[in-house]
Amino acid sequence: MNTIKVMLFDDNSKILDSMCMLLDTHEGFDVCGAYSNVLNCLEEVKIKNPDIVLMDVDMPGLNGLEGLKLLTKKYPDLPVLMLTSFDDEQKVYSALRNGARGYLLKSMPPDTIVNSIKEAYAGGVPMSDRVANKVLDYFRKASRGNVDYHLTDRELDVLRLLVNGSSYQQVADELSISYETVRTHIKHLYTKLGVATLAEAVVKAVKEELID
Amino acid sequence: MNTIKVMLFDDNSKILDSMCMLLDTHEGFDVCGAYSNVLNCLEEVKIKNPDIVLMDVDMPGLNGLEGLKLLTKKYPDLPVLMLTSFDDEQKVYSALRNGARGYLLKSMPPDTIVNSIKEAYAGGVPMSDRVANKVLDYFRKASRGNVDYHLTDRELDVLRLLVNGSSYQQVADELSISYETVRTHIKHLYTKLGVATLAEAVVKAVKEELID
DNA sequence: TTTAATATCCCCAGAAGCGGGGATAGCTTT
DNA sequence: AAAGCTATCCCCGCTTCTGGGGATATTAAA
Repeated sequence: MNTIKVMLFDDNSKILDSMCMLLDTHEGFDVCGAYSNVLNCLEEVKIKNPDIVLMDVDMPGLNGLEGLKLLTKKYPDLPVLMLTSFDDEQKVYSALRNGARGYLLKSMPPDTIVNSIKEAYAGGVPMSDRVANKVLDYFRKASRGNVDYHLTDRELDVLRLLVNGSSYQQVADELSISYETVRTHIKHLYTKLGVATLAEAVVKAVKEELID
Repeated sequence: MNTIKVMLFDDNSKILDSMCMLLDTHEGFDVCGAYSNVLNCLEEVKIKNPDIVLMDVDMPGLNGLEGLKLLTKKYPDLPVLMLTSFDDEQKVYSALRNGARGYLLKSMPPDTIVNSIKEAYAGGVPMSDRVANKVLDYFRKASRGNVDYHLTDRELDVLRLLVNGSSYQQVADELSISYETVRTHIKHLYTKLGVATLAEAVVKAVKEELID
């Protein structure tokens, strides 16, 4: 099995040391860098080329969230696990939205931490059950309920442009058809969607993901 | 440790048998029911009161997805794990949207299956890395990027009604203010949101979750 | 072959939305 | 006291949207 090159960021030197120790005493890990701030994280990652990064969420100055943003922007495929002292939901969600692969609680037993790192390295998403469920809720809300209104391709073309803010005339120009044809398509859209105004139609299109 | 009462649904009697056997030979599990169809699943759950349900996705007649819908509607807190033969993304997402707690591949090693059931029982969300990442993507997309446009309470009231399809006059009536006041609020909304039409404003409101 | 679905185009008249003004009054912050 | 924000209301004139008609051509299905 390959060794996993881990890079650490944590302003608390105790945590940093104990984490180093933990990983050093386990087979298959190589701590390729341990830093108390993220000021030069981009350079350090470039030079050391870690397989995975562990980053404390709360650090003075340029904090972990900022570091995360820098890293994910430059290295979108690099798995970054966030470290938090307690189960701070808001920061965790914020981290996940910004591309964190998962997160670890500092209070987790050493075994769990080691396994989570391996899991993340293997492509997994380590996180607590509660947060996993919350994320799943988002997924459910965001992707549910697709009724088929039997919209034609052309009607969808028109709808798409309307959602992007085009007026009837602009739609006509962009599709190279006449204003009246656009009107006809829109009349059909209104009937099929069961609405009576442009605003209702575009709201329905966005909410029910009829487009894109 | 408590025993976990498991109920099984699978039209394939081989799978059903081997699953029963697997759980019987492990400490802490009690198979309280094993059925080849979901026709009476509601009654069976009511009587046997399982801690967790394992359900095959593909069953003839009333299939697993239908069974899942029935169960989650009546027992929203009952964890249901779906069983699939292969990693059928569409069905898996559909199952998750309909309230499945997670899912198991029939090809998983016995240990993994056993652990996943325990994980689900403990409140976890067992699923494959790939799907977990996809779900996480949804979460990221659905909850990202909230800019503050400094909309006032009244402007938000107006925006909310517009998104629900109200005309200017209807907004005026519903808020008991004059048509012209509504117009003023909308002018301010347009300026603040940087849009020029109602359609753009409501799309922005929905996409960026400015309301509700 | 008739029917249905789709895409295209046209007219009229009324309803609704939009831009750019101006104005008053209450309340908070400086 | 002055400045700023918020909520309220008004006018003029123009543009755009909407409802309800009708119409033709192509293609696919019954």
